[in-house]
Amino acid sequence: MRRSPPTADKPEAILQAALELFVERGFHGTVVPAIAERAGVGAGTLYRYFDDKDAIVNALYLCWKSEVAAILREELASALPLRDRFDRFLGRMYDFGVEHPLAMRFLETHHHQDYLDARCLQVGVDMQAPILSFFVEAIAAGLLRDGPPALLASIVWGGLTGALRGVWSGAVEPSPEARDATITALWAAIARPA
Amino acid sequence: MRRSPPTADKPEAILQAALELFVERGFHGTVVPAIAERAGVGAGTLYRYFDDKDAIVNALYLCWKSEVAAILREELASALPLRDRFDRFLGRMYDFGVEHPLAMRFLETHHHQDYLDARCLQVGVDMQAPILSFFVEAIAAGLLRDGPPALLASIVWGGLTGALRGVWSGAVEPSPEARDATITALWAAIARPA
Amino acid sequence: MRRSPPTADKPEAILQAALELFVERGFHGTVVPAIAERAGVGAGTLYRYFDDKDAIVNALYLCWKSEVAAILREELASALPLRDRFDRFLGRMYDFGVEHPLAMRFLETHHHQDYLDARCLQVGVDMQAPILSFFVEAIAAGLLRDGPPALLASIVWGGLTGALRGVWSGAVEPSPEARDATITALWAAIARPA
Amino acid sequence: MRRSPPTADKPEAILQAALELFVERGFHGTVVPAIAERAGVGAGTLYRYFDDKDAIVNALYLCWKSEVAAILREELASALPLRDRFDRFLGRMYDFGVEHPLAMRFLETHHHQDYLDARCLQVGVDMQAPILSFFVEAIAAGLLRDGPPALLASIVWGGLTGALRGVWSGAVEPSPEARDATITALWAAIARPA
DNA sequence: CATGAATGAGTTTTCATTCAT
DNA sequence: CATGAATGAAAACTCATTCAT
Repeated sequence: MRRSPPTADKPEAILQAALELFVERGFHGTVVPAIAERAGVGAGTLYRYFDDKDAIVNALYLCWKSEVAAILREELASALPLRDRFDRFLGRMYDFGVEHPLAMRFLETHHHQDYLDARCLQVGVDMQAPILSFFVEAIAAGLLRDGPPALLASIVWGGLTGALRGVWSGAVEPSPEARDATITALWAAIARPA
Repeated sequence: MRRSPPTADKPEAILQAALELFVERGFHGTVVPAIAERAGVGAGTLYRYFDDKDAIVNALYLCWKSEVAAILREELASALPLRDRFDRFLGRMYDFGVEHPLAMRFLETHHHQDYLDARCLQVGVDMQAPILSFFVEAIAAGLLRDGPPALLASIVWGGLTGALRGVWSGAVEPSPEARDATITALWAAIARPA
Repeated sequence: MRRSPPTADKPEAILQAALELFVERGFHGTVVPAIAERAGVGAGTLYRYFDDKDAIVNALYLCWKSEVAAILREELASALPLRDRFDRFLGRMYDFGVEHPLAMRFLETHHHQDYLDARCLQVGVDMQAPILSFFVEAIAAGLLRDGPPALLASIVWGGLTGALRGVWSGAVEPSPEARDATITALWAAIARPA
Repeated sequence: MRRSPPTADKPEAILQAALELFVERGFHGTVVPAIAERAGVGAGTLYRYFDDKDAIVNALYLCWKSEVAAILREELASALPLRDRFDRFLGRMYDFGVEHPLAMRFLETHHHQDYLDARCLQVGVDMQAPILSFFVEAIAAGLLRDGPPALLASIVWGGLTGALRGVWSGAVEPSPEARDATITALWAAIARPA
């Protein structure tokens, strides 16, 4: 029987392995021993750190969704001018997506699933408010086109994840130019024409 | 043993039930008897029309992806002026997404999965070329902002699906105004500023 | 829906198809629709003539086992001299095996199976007595080697089916010479040396 | 969940249980959980050692057929005089049949079945050559009756399995006398009369 | 504390049998 | 009468989870 070394922080290794596999094959398509193997631990070891398979996906979701929520809170609800908040928020989300492609793809594909517990779902719900607020405020300020704030928000968020999917698939090079182009394009999408 | 009446076209009922469940719970999260039950047929009946569970998901994917590919071919590669092609294409995709929310969500979430056969994957690959062509042509015509065509394409497609997600979630009302606003916004996102 | 013609005597066609398939793939390895298809009838039609799958195998067993029992009765328990009875019995069994290879292979491989009913089993049991009687009588007459009659009977029966297996497999040509050679060999096997 | 003790060598226990059941009820008549139960293991455990049900029957066939092939090679193709080779070969096969009745009955009833893979079938085919060679050689030496070698071989092999069936059924006592009588009878069956 | 062989509940798939046509 | 599509009980097989080592 092996002693611990190969992977020092086992729960971390398990979460990372699970993240990769959940993105590759989905939650139900991932078998627990595969997570263990990729994490370099025994199958039984998973159950020392997590109650069950659901606990792993919930831990992942909570962890990364909170990360995104933090960016949202810090940038979209800051005290800066609206346009700056938009740019900074999109920029940070873009960076996050480039740096943590697995995490972001995981979050994108694991919404509203029945294995997510109430707490996870709440984090997702809580994120809606600041986004809407931003758009309502920007519309009130006359900065944006006419249209329901939820639609503008959806287009921006969709456009951002679209751009990132381009990067993840290798079709788009994640250069600073691409970053700027993405932000510019998405602002143009919603900004009231001069 | 009951006889046929309850559902006239069984393969159709099976595909529809599977579509709903695959969107709700994913492929691996959907158990075969659940498909049968929702289709109003016996579990064994599925296997009279489809070789196995994989065959169902492949049939669905092929059917709906071809539908989208047709729209693409008809609108994005037509002989109209570029801007009209863009508007018509986005309009029809928007309508398709509003009319067939399950189909589109299914296509969005079932890319690149290992249960899709080569034929399905090929249809997906074949769709890339006309999209890219359109953007390359439009850039050459000086209509669009600078930036890699793949990025612009990704932003537009992402923005469209984002808008539709807003509709599907109930956050956005699918009015003609929302349709126009989406198209306008996405053109603005990529158009070279005057 | 077809009218009857293709196969006039349906129960007969069903039994023949079942015989072939049971020999090829065994009872449990044969699926009922395959019997129906080979018999050229609908699957439901089987159940007009036979209660269930078991009834088919029992009908076959009873029919052919009785045939063999008749040969036994007629030849082995006749009034002829012992040696003639042996020759005639083996000769007729050999002929039967050459003429009805499927039937005989079926009987060989479907002994003692739990799907055979008591009546079938009884026919098999009833066949033992005359065989044993013959050998007991022949031993008493000093015609045979020393040895338990059951052993001599087993060797003869085994040798006969062995010879027939040679014929069935194509390794042995079923000529009159082969027939005589088989009988001669099997008599030599058990006959007291001069 | 119980732990290991009850059965030490699980694959061995599984093969033994499968052997018994395949002889009793045939391959298709044996359900997997029955094998597991008789082996004293869980149903899932079977699949840790064998890919599927087919793999079990193939493993059994290969194992025991090789055993018989070895006897054949060692005795029938040895350097001893022909008559001694015959006696020794039949003797060893008789002993094998008495010691391993299940194995031999299994081999007898599982020829040419479609669940046997090419490797198994090959072992069976490879056994024919040395048998035929022996008979061809013995005929050339003038030791045997006239007749096709394949017929003589079939009669001997059939007679042997017949004798063993007598033993297995309990009708014949497996004494040394029975062994000698079997060998003597089968030699007499094929030997050219003085 | 870590393991992975063992398990049985749960999944996919098959098939004997029925019954509306 | 004959049919074969439909069925659900039962088969083969998988996998989340446990626990002796």
